[in-house]
Amino acid sequence: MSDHTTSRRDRLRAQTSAEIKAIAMKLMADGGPDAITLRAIAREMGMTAGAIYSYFATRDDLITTLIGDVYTSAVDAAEAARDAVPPTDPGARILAWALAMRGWALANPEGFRLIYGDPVPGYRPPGDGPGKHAEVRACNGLVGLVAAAWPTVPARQSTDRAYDWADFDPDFVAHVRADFPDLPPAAIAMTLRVWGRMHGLMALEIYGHIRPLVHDPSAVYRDEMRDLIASLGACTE
Amino acid sequence: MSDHTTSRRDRLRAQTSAEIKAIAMKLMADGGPDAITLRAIAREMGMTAGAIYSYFATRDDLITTLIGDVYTSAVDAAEAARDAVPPTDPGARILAWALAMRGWALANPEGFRLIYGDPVPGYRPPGDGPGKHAEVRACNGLVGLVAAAWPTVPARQSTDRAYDWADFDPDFVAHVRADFPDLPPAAIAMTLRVWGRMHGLMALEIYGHIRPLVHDPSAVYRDEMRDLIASLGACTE
DNA sequence: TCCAATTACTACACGCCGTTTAGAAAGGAC
DNA sequence: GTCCTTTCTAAACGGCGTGTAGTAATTGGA
Repeated sequence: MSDHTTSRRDRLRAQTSAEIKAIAMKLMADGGPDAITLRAIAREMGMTAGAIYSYFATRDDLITTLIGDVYTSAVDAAEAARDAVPPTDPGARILAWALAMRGWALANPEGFRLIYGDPVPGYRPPGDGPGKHAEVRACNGLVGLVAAAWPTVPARQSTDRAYDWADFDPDFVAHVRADFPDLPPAAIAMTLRVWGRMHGLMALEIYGHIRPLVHDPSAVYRDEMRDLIASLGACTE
Repeated sequence: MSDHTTSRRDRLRAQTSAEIKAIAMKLMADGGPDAITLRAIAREMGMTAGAIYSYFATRDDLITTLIGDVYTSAVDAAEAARDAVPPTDPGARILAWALAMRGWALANPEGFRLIYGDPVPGYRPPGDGPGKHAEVRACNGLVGLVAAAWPTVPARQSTDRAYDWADFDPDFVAHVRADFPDLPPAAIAMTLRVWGRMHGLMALEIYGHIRPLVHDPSAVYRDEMRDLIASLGACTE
């Protein structure tokens, strides 16, 4: 009956841990990231708050794990949308990624806040961890999108900074150059700009700054993304 | 000695109110928005927490007031930078606004979080209030920047949505049409896009997503803004 | 000038929170 | 069967926003 590699205790432990995270997600969906309290989770599970410390050393550890899960689900959605479009149309792949991200954010606004905002009172993200891993995946995805469009990107402005590999994080650079050996440093800067451009309207919308002004933010976002794609020379007809 | 219009009590009240806000700002600068607690403010003032309820009905009221002050100071900085550039160079005025905003955000990251993030646990911004007023000022400033550049903006893509005045908030539209009677609705959509574009990299940077990747985010931001200006046809040499 | 009303404040209580500690109970290893 | 580890409870600590009762001071009007 029992598995050779995982003891009964390990299975119970994994199950309880998953239940803690699931309840935390539900609390967040209902009342925002602030509603994630150890006491509320324990209440929902019929336990005491102290019991959770058997699974997560501190509340911030739990939040960090949640950020990793949530970020991963967002990047999964973006990658799936991108991969549903043939690589022969880089512009359409960029658009698919962007719209998937926005769709995910609108469907999971509290998750978006968890990733890109102040997650929870007093929380400060650790240098590494599962959230970092998902962020690297997101960055790599964007680099791939930019790399696919790079041959058509117009020569940069004379006023642009002349980027060098040393301008970027060594680990990040190593990843990128392994996947795209011919990509110049300027493409990395462009990737960051693309990221910012996708993020800006999304963040303003999720935090309620845009919706009071325009009835259909999705149209504005779509136009912005089309302009972005056009500026990369990867026109989609 | 005493003023005819303000009683001694009123003056003391205004002074205490200002002190509460000043201490709240200091606490925020030191420990982030989460450090703004009524008890900490009262401690700093040698009072009890309950006393603050004579000045602000609730903690969220205080936060709302702070958001108004902070947002106003940010917009003041942006407008001053813009006005230091002659109106004959719309592109340079846009760049000045954008760089002033980013400079302010870097100098007051907690203030930026207060305005554009989850300010404080459980806080939800009210529909109107002083924060709204500053946001309207910021929007109007951006509309003015876009309006000045509008004659040079290339015709929109055929894929763009055809915007109508009914797509936007009536009050917002009334303001805009009073100031810029000849501006078409598409310019409002463009203004929102400009806002998003200025906001994106800034938000990613303030929340720590960019800095681990690139050593000089300001160069990336500057390039992005230059590209934005170029896309508006308001090239700055 | 004195009185009544308003205001500013303290003291205390309530229920929430994260976290720690001590101890009980149960599971697995030998 | 014994020992050790893990999981949980119960209780406590300090901190939080908020409400209430009561006190002292200030104010404006008779």
